[in-house]
Amino acid sequence: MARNATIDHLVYDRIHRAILEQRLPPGTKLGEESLSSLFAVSRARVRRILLRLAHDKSVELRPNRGAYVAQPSAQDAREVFTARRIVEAHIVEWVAKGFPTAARQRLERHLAREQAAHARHDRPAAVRLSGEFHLLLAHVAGNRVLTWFLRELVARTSLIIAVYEGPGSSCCACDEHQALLAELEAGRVQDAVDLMTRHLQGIEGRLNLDRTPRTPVDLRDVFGKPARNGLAS
Amino acid sequence: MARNATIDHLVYDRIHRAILEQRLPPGTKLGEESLSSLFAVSRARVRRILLRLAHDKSVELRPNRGAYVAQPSAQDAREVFTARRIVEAHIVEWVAKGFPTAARQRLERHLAREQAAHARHDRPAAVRLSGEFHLLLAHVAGNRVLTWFLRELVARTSLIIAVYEGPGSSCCACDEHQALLAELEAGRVQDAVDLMTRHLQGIEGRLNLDRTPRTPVDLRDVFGKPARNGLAS
DNA sequence: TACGACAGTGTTGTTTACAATGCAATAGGT
DNA sequence: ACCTATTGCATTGTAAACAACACTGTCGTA
Repeated sequence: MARNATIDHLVYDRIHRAILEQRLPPGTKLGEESLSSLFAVSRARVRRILLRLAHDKSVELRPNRGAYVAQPSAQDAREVFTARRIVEAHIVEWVAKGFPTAARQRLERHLAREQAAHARHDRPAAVRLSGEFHLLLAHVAGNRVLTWFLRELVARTSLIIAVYEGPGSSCCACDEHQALLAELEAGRVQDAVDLMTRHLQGIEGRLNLDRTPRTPVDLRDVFGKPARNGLAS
Repeated sequence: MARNATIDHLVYDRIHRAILEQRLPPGTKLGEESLSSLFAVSRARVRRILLRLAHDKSVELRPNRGAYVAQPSAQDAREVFTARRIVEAHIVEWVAKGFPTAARQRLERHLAREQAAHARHDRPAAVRLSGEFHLLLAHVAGNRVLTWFLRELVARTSLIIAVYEGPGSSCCACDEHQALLAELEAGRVQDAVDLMTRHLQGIEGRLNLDRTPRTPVDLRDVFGKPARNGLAS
């Protein structure tokens, strides 16, 4: 069977999720050997997965240097948010018209989980679920092409926030999701679209797109440390 | 040197271009050994390139079966065109406002090449340049994220047209590009946007999104002979 | 002390050989 | 004659060894 692709997907998903949850700071080195032993898979497999992560711009691949968690530039940030505003405005519009009960329930359930994560101060889960709310919205809208694109944009947004987040953080987003859902359920199309646009503008506006804080965090700090071989000690 | 990535790019670009020019019909098998000897590169390299092509959905990777040029479904087609309308409407809007001379000249030069290809009945070049016109527009608009996304959409559009093209073909697109450029130069923002929207709707409308024709083709017919010394041509 | 060359070490990149899987042709049975 | 099971071949997938490269620390010299 295609158990190979499944393994790939498992490891890929693990790293991807770590990025979504901002547990992997931008700039973190993703050594092949480290990941290989960490996930107990071959180095070739790690290589392939890193290639995939590099393609959707979650990691940067420097030749002969290794793979690093991507550090989006300020321009990247602006462009990603612009793209999101365009795509998600239409998504909200589609969902607002024709809003089946099943979709409504899925969104409500998701929102509940999101709020629960907030309530228990589970920052990683909260951040991830916040992004997945937007993805679920896209999924409900029914356009897989745009959903796939948005999936990349959401991941990059996580990295962008990790790099440029201001003091006010992004904890307030949860209420805005609830407000958006309310507008959708009320069937106010234009209001919902505007709210989404402002929501994204708000997140972008809260960033500090000026400084370039380097965060050279080592992989050992996140997953564990492989210790050095015998030296003078 | 980073000659490795360069070689990758060369071969990738060759295949990508063949898809853009519709010289690789959807469903064509891309055997690893075939490509390996055809381009005189290692099988591992071919594998990596196929992975990349698979990621942007130009080829489909069936486990233990090999790589095939993607055959977009009718739904894929509709979604791709929807996405293009959304993205390109905004791109045109941006270009319409603030339209520097350099950008105007680039587009005019490109249009000339496009018309020249049409005049000499060079179908492959005409089809490719037609797609690249849209990409150049996106490039001029200045959003790299959306440009990259559109790049994928354009490639998929080529495949879609190859599968579902009606009897009327897409030869008329060239005039519409000229008309669009005229609107842009006149600074009529809304007219330009509407024209782009209709342009894309026109292309989509000319498709037959019902049938599913199979057209397997041999690789040697597309790229040439099995080549000893590589990419020289 | 400061600078530059050099070797050591670890990591990445590539090639090779090998195993597993799918496909096709063939043989045998009903 | 048709259908099914088996065997052989071709292709894909995986693992391991090998080569190339970059980084680190040390030594030598001005």
